[in-house]
Amino acid sequence: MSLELGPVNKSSLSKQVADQLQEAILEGSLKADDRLPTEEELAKRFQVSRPTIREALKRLAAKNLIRSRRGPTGGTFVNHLGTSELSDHLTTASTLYVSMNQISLTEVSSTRLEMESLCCQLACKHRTQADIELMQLELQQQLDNTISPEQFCAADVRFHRAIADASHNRMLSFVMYTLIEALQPVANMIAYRFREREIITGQHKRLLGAITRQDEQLACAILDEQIQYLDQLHEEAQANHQEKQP
Amino acid sequence: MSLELGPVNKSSLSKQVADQLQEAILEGSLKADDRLPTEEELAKRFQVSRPTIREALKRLAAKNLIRSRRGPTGGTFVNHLGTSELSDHLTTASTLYVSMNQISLTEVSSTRLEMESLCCQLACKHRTQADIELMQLELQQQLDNTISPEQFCAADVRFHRAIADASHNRMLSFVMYTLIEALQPVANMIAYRFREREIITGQHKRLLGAITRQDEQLACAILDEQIQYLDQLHEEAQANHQEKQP
DNA sequence: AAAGTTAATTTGTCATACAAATATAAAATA
DNA sequence: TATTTTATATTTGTATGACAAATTAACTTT
Repeated sequence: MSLELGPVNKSSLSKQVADQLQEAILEGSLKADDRLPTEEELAKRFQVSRPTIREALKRLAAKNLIRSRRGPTGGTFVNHLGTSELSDHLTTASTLYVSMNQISLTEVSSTRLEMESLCCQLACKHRTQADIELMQLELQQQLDNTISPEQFCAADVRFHRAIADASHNRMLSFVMYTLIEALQPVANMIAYRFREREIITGQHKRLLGAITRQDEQLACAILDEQIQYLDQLHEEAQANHQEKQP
Repeated sequence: MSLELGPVNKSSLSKQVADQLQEAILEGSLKADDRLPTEEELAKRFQVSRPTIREALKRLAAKNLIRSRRGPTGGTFVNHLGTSELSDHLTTASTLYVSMNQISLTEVSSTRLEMESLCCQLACKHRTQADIELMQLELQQQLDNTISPEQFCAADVRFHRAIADASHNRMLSFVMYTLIEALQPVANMIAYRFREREIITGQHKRLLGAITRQDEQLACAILDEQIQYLDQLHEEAQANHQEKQP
């Protein structure tokens, strides 16, 4: 008698279940907002125990692919992933990467300059009235001197995201979101000082003006100015830091 | 008597545990290859049950932050994240994003053209002998007509990754890895046809030559040519597909 | 008819037990 | 003695069963 023996499943059951479910989502048989069977049902179908199912679901939850709610109308649902929904996921990765690999500021900064310039160019071409209004909204918040450093920082992130989105190239937006997150530590530094805030918001003001008037060259020039300014600030901060710890 | 009551923890226990552990990794108190306490120990420390700890660990495992092994010297260890490890993690995100949002090829393709051009320019400036040898190695594999489509595809990915790495800008490499993965479906298409293989490898040959001779303009031109060619192939394929499903 | 109450459903958590893998130490054998 | 085998302890992986918490739907009472 010959048994039909497939290749031995070396990975854990919970991983296999997670992979199958993810495949179903990716392939399209599970669409956004679809409700998965209950955990008990899944356990029966996959022929594993409920804790195993739960571990699998937690894997997907960590990737923001699903959400769960308790109760009769509750259950587990497939998330629709937009750019911002994915950013949580990206934040971890990019922040970790930058911090663990000790990437020099030069590397991050030059990459950002090139890519954000590209965004600006496209934004000048394709920006809509809605894009401009969103950027104005974020700028307005940055002009308010009473907000906390954290709030300033968040508004700064949203402003740069808005520029990326104004390019109307979702792939570019996606990649830019990663970069913006990676630069958060630098952005944090500025938010605490009043004078730096003024300079940055001033640059943002001019940048928004240039994009509104569709002046690509000016927009890129202002961006270049801002990034050079940030580099300079960062170098000074590092110099100070080294003085204190010789 | 005044109790020190923090804000009510609304999120689930497993999520809280996962967040705390992730924070420890990100902040640096848990370094790469460090061994975490055993699950039982963690359960005692966090005052939760072992299944809850396990769900938390699975969340981190899904993010590739940790790995586990059984046995006496086993346990759970912190992963060291390099470019490729993290890009695995991002691949899921970008692939899903592309497929779920039905991003047009134009968007992906134009982003890639701009970014890989940037890579090429930097690669021309900074490429070392080792970079060139690595690219040659991958090219050699592509020239072998006996390899399977999957192998061809993988070699193609590695070739483009090598270009990104030759820029010697790790941030740029990191972002490019994501993009290259997102374009895998298109690359797959080509690998199955012999004639297309020849054209692509021909382009790669010339591209490598240009980078070796540090001819930035030529390198960018060849890249542009390749991406236009891929766009064209993709459009044809889509046209065929629509004929069959009117 | 409106409000409160109860019941049912589903995820979240816990406790416990056993299986599987794996390294170490002990024991048997050549 | 050297080597192989066997036992053993440790740690993750999986299973079972139970109860808690949240939330909706149906029901009852005023």
